[in-house]
Amino acid sequence: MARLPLYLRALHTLAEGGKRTVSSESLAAAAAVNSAKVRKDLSQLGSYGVRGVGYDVEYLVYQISRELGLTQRWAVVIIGIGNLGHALANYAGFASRGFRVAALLDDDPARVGEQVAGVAVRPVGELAEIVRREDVSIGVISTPAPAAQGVCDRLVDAGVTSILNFAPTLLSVPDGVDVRKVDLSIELQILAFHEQRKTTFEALRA
Amino acid sequence: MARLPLYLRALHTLAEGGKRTVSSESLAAAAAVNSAKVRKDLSQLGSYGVRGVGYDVEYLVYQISRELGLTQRWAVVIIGIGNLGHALANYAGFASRGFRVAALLDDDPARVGEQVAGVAVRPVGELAEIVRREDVSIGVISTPAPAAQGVCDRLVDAGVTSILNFAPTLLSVPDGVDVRKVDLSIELQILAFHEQRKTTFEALRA
DNA sequence: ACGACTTTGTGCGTACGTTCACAAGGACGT
DNA sequence: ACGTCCTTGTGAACGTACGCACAAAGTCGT
Repeated sequence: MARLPLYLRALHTLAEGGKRTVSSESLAAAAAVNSAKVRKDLSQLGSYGVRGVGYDVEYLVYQISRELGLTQRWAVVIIGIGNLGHALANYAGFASRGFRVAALLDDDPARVGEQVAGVAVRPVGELAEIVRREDVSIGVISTPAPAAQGVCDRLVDAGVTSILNFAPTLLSVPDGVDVRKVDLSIELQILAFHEQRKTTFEALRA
Repeated sequence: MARLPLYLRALHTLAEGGKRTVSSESLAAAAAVNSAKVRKDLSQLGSYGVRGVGYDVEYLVYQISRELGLTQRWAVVIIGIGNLGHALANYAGFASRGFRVAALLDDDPARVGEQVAGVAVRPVGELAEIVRREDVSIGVISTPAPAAQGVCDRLVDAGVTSILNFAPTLLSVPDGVDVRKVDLSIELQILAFHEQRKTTFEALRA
């Protein structure tokens, strides 16, 4: 389920606040979802809550992490070390959730050798070797759009089977390879759409 | 609909390729969705295709832009000019879709005054004035998580009614304010989940 | 030891989005 | 002018996700 990471984040916050147990109701509030949904999700992954008490926070964190596969440290390569690549390489949320940046790659010779977040930028040509050596299974594409498909193909050839794409392009990949896309411009357009609805609605009321 | 920006991007690509008309089938292929879905979406916004021919690309671009409210240039403020803020400020996709970066704001005095993408970084204290002067309705939060809620409150106070949040926190806002969130870590966790399913499935086959 | 209270787990009705499949409609060749 | 072919627009079936509401279950105070 796509909501498990949300619960996980909320649980970490609760744990830091010293909470030992949590009810579906308060977890739902912390994750901004319905409490019945929380209970259904959690029951589906077999974790047992205690009726009248709630769920043990620490145990739940473990169960969800296990379900999401976060008990192992996934190796990640980031390709395209522009501003976004820098931001991703420095993003603390990766390390804290069990992801390890195995390499930063860029085609621009001016960027190769630069140290970013304690990792040296390498040329894209070394991709295949790095993937093999470090057992990388996740690739992040933060290149400009025209370069994305080529980089994607090289990732697939190297054996990477999960790709997170920030370039505003549709990637075509063979079966068995997962692609998730994040398009910043699309998010803004959706906001603009709602914003327009709001203003036209106000205009109608006037 | 959340798919309209996808169509729009595909249509722009087609237009650059010189296509004058497009069938629901080929547009569906370009956006990686079902063709019936495309036709339903387009018919719902009243645009008329021509049976036997397809849709006029240019006219469709105009209709979708209109529906999404992209015929006006929305003013956007970006708060938190770290690596991610830099990336956002430089992101070409914003300007090309009718968004205008009205201001870059940061609380760090060391960053104030810096020029990023041709815009000077200003202190957050000037937020309210800028929002009023530039008629800003969309705010982008790219601060660290602990600062996000505070920044969000200031945006709401200033009259911003649409917020794009990159900080890994749940924002609470009053009714009438839209929040969309992008959490990089959650995307990776979802990939890890699928990746784990793939490897355990292979293990079962062996 | 018992009863009241809290919270889980889930059955069920509802609503929504998706997809198939086909009839209506228009273009294009002959 | 007519028939064939292509593509749209949509009715209907399907599957799924959501949320209410309640029974089962376990805790805590007395």
